[in-house]
Amino acid sequence: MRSSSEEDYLKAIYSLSIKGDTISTNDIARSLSMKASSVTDMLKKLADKKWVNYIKYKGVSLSKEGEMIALLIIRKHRLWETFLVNQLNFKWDQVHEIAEQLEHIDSIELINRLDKHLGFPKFDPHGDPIPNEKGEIKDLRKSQPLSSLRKGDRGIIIGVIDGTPVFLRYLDNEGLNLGTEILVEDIYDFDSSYKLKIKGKNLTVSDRVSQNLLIQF
Amino acid sequence: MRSSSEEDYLKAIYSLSIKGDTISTNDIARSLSMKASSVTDMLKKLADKKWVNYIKYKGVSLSKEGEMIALLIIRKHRLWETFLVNQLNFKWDQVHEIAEQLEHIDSIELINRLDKHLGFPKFDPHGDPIPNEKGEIKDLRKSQPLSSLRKGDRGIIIGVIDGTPVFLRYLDNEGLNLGTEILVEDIYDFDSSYKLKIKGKNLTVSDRVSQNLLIQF
DNA sequence: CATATTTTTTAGACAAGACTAAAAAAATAG
DNA sequence: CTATTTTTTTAGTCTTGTCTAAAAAATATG
Repeated sequence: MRSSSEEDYLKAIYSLSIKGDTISTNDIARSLSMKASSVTDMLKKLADKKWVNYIKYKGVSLSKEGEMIALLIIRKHRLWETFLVNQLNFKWDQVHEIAEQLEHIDSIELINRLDKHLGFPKFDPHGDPIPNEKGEIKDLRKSQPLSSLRKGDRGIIIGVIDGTPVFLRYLDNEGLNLGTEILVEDIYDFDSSYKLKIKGKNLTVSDRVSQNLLIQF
Repeated sequence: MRSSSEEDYLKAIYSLSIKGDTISTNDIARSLSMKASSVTDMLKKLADKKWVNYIKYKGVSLSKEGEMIALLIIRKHRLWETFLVNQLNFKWDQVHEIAEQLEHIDSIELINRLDKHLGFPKFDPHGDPIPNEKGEIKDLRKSQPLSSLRKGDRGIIIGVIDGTPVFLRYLDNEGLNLGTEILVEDIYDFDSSYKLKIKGKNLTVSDRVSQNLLIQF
C-alpha cells in the first residue's frame, strides 16, 4: 500500500526527471516545499520499497515500478481535471487543488471507468498529455489548446481534449474538423470567446470550446 | 480544518444518534472497529473543537455544528455513490468503499456542482436520502420491509436495510433492482419465504431477504 | 591543494492517531 | 448495600511524516 505522501514524492521526482538530468535532494525539497532532511528520510523509505534508486549524496532516480506509479498518479490527476472542466464546468485554473486530492483516490477500476466516461481523452484541459492504462503518453508537445493562442496566431486543428460525442458533434456541425486551418481574428475580453477565420468564413466559439481544441502551430 | 479521521467519527456518531438514544464510547468503538481508548482520545479533541457535547463517563452527542459537518459528509458520500452508479455504471454493491474515500475530498464547490450535474437527486442508489446544501434531508418515503406485506400486495423496491455487498450482489443477480415492481403471490408458512412475481416471472425469497428489502406501496 | 561554502545526512523532537495495560468510575448481582 | 463485572478513562508506547540543529560529505574558491 502507498501513502499520499509517498505518491507526492514519486510524482515530484517524475516531473523533475522530465526537465533535468540528475535529481538532488534539494530539488525535491524545493518542488514540494519541504526541508531537505524530510526528503532524505522519505527517499530511504522509497528505496526500501524499490520505487527509487537512491545513493547517498549522489541523487535519486525512479525505478521502473516507481515510474509506473508516478504515471498512474499523473493519469489520475489529469483525468480528474478533465472531468472537472468538461463535465462540472470548472474553469481550467480552478481545478488543480481539487485534482491534487482526487489523484490519491485508490481504485484502478474507478479511474478506468472515468477515462471511458470522458471518451478516452489524450490531453487534459491544460494541454498536458494523459497517460493511458499502460502508462503510455502521447508526446505531442508541439500542440496547445486554442485558448493559449493570441490574436493573429494561426494553426491547424489536430485534436481535442474533450472527446465526448456531444463535443465532437458540435465540432462537426460547425465545420471544425481535424486538419482545418484557423486564424485567430480576435479574442473578446468579456467572455474570452474566440473569433476565428476558418475556410474564409468567420466563426466565434466560446472559451469552453477554445479550451478543448488542440492546435498545432 | 478537519482530518478524515475526525470526519469519520462525526459521521459514526450521527448514524448512531439516528438509531438509538445515548451514544457510548463503546458504541463508537464498535462501529469504527477501534479500541475504546482511541475513541476517548478523539472525543476530547472533538469536544475542544465544539463539534460534540461530551461528558466523561456520560456519553456524547453532536453539537449543531457537528451535525452539519456529519450531514455534509453523508451528502458527499451519497452524491458520489450516485455518480459512480448513474454515470460510471458501477453496480450498487461496488461503490461503498470508493465513496468512503471520495467523501473526504474537501471542496464545497465541487460537491454542489456534482449535485447539479446529477440533477439534484433526492435519493442515492441504495434508496437513502441525500441531504441538500443546507443539510436538509427529505423524509424517507413511506416504505416498509417486504416482510410486512401480505399476499396480493404490490409495491416498488425503493431500498434496503442491510446494505452489505453480499446482500446487494444477491439482489442484483436475482434482478431485484431499485424501482422494480413486485407482487406478493404467496407467503409460505413453513419458512415465511415469499413467492413474488417480478417482471412477469416468479421468484421465491427467504424471510431474511424479505426483512431487508424496503418496499414502497 | 587547503580552506570555505553549500548540500546532504544524521540525530533528536514533535503532532496525529492509533494501540496496550492499568486505574477509575459506573452498572449489575447477590 | 457491598462485591463483582463492565465500561471508560488515563498513562505510556508506536508509527508516519514532518521539523530543527548539528555533523558529514561534496563542491567551490583562492
